[in-house]
Amino acid sequence: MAKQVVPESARRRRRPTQQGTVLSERLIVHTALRVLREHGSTGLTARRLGTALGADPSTLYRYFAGMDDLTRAIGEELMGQALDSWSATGEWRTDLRALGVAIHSSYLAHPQAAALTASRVTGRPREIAVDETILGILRTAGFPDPTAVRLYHAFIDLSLAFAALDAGALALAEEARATDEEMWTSTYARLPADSYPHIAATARLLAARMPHSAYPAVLDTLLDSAAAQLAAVRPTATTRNRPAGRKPRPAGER
Amino acid sequence: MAKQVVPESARRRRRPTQQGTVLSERLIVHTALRVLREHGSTGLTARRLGTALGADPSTLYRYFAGMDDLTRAIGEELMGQALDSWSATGEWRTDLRALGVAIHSSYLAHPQAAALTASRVTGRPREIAVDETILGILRTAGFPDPTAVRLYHAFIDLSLAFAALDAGALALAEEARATDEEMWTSTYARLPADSYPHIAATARLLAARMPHSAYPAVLDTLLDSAAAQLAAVRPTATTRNRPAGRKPRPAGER
DNA sequence: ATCCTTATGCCAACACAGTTGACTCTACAT
DNA sequence: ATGTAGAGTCAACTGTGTTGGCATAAGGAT
Repeated sequence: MAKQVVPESARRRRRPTQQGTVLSERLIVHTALRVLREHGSTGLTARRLGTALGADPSTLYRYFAGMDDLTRAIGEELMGQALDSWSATGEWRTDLRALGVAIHSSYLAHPQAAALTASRVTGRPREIAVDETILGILRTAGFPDPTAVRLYHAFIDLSLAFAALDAGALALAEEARATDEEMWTSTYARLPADSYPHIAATARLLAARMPHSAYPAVLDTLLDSAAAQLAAVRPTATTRNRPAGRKPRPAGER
Repeated sequence: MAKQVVPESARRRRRPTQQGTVLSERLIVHTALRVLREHGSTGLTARRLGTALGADPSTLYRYFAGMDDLTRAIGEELMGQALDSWSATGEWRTDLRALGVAIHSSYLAHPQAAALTASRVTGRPREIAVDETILGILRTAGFPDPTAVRLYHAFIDLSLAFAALDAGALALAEEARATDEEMWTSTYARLPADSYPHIAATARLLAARMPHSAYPAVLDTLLDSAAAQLAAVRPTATTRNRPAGRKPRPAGER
């Protein structure tokens, strides 16, 4: 492999494509997101992306080491969008919840990309920035380091895991509408009531609840538990001591 | 597509392969698990599986509609192994926890297969059996139907999501030992302390905690919350009352 | 303004993927 | 004992990621 990928910052010459497009990491990633949305989570191919960009497929290898590398960059982009849509208020529980919801929403906004990307730890800058932010919130709130690390771990894994799961389900539903969505809605209804009495008894409730995400509810129980732990450590302060004067929107998402 | 996949039950003739193997759905799925373990989560190909079975790749299409169908069957196998390794005691919390851990363990026992499979809802028998079991435990324990359904939803999604996430991380670590595991351990340590003070301050704790799964801890907080809700409905029975401070909060979602 | 270097985009080709249609042959019902 | 059709095989198709070699124009140096 004689070829080297030139890092974006060191890129000097921008030579337009035969079809006129001027490439960049940014443009490629954004186009990839579009292709994913249009062609599904398995529809991102080097050739298709090349066509969408108006460039030869092999040109991509000047920007990314391979499709896998590009995939990681897409994940990083999703994480970046989550971070951008979030802003701190100083109240730990509010901030943590908003950040979690921002991550979840950012993934669900690009289900196909998320399904492809999620559960890949990239170690790229924006992802690390999220980690630093979470730890900062927890430690500033007064959690002792071991507790903070435990909560950080639970929080980030919970959020990523649900983002992946829900995005996967959403992507599947959007792609194979004929096959899978029908399966989803009809699966429970079609089951023989005598073999599956409990499912039969709750079929209506199931059909109503399953299309929604369980993430917010589970996140809240985690935050409840965290608040209880914090109260045990600092019985006096915790959630009560906010200035109460200023209340910037808790992270507009979507 | 003129070809039809004959369901396993209706299969009459078992003609040995040129190399002597007698095929079956079971054998194919088990061999696929072995191939996955040996060649990684992207290493399961029709040709490779054919070779491993001593059969022509196209023979697989007599048993499965395509590689995607085979993938679903593999997921179903994992779910079946989880269910087989579990047994009920009658105590709802014990049973639920054990079932969750069984699912999680079953996936982690085949990380590559899990990474490929997870977050695919199959709608196959064993998966539905798990759903029925969970709902049965909750309803028998005395949870009102709406609460039972809410908890079922949170429980199964939480378990599947973490199974997928943890299996993905494990598979990645086992496959690309040179690339990613090093990245994992060294990522946090290498960061400049002035840009990422919180990560730097907790680097040791992070390195100790991150290789483990957060699933058990999160599952327990969910079960805590469930127990509290049950106590509110049936104050007399089951678990002891919660430590008086918190009300379970009905967990509004979205 | 002109030249040189070389980064960057393009082309052709590789091995390998999933999948299918036509075929052979043998296991079984009769 | 025989006929049938279902299981396994073969060859071929399209499409995939990826690479080595090549042409060319962008941009710094003069």
